[in-house]
Amino acid sequence: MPELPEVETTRRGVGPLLEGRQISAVKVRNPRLRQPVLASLPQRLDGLRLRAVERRAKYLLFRFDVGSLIVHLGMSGSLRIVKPGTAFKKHDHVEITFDSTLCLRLHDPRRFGLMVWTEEPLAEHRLLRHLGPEPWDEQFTGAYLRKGSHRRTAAVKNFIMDSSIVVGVGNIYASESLHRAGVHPNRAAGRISQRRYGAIVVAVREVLEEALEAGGTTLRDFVHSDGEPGYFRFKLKVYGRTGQRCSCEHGIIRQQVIGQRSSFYCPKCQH
DNA sequence: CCCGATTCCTGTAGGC
DNA sequence: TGCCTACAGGAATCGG
Repeated sequence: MPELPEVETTRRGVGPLLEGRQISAVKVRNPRLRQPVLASLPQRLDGLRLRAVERRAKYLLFRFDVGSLIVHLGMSGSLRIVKPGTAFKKHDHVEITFDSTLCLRLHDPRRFGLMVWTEEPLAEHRLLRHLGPEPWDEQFTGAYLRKGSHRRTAAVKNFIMDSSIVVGVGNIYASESLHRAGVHPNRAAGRISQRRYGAIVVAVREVLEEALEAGGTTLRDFVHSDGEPGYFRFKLKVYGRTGQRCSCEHGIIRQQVIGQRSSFYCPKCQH
């Protein structure tokens, strides 16, 4: 389940290998993703030179001189780089070959991902224009969250997972961040002090940074590794640990559905 | 505007 | 062993 650290790890893995290279072939094996892959994508991309691989929220942005390819990995997507002629695996949906020597493959069993071509300025694209700040943006502060949560009655966990508020906080890291900040996930967003929102900001950044660091450990093997992605080395403190003792030593971790998603918290150290 | 519910999809796990 | 069901979740969309 790619969350922001996984997407950023992917960007750092594929970017240096592909930037500056020219597309020599594109094959769409299955266009049925969250949005259909443009039928004319092969013609559209042919001969283009990749200038940069960037990231905005959980979107990867492959930038060319004339436009950009927006890629989202959904919840089961991954990108891999293989040599031409490597056997396709089930659910390898799109292959983009660079310089006839490296193939970028989009693999996505559940097909919640997407691959969209645009020539619009990216900031104005409908997929990107409503997104809130990145977690490391200086705009993302306790004061900002306090202001944005004014009169909001929804659970704080849903609030921080709202991508128009802040991007990159998925279900797993939302539980982890709130645990670290000592805030109960079901507390109404509008009933949390600025000071406590400040703690949430710090916690979100720390959790994402640590997960990113863990992902980075397998970066050098990115191309050939078939093992577990590095971010699984990130130690989850509450997610998936129902019934286990919290690291605070006082509480037993509980699971509760909030906003149709499983949420995990310690009743002793989160309020 | 706000918020909850629903939808897309398939691999995996658990019950029988 | 095999069948069935529940569950996982990002984000768009819809309805109240």
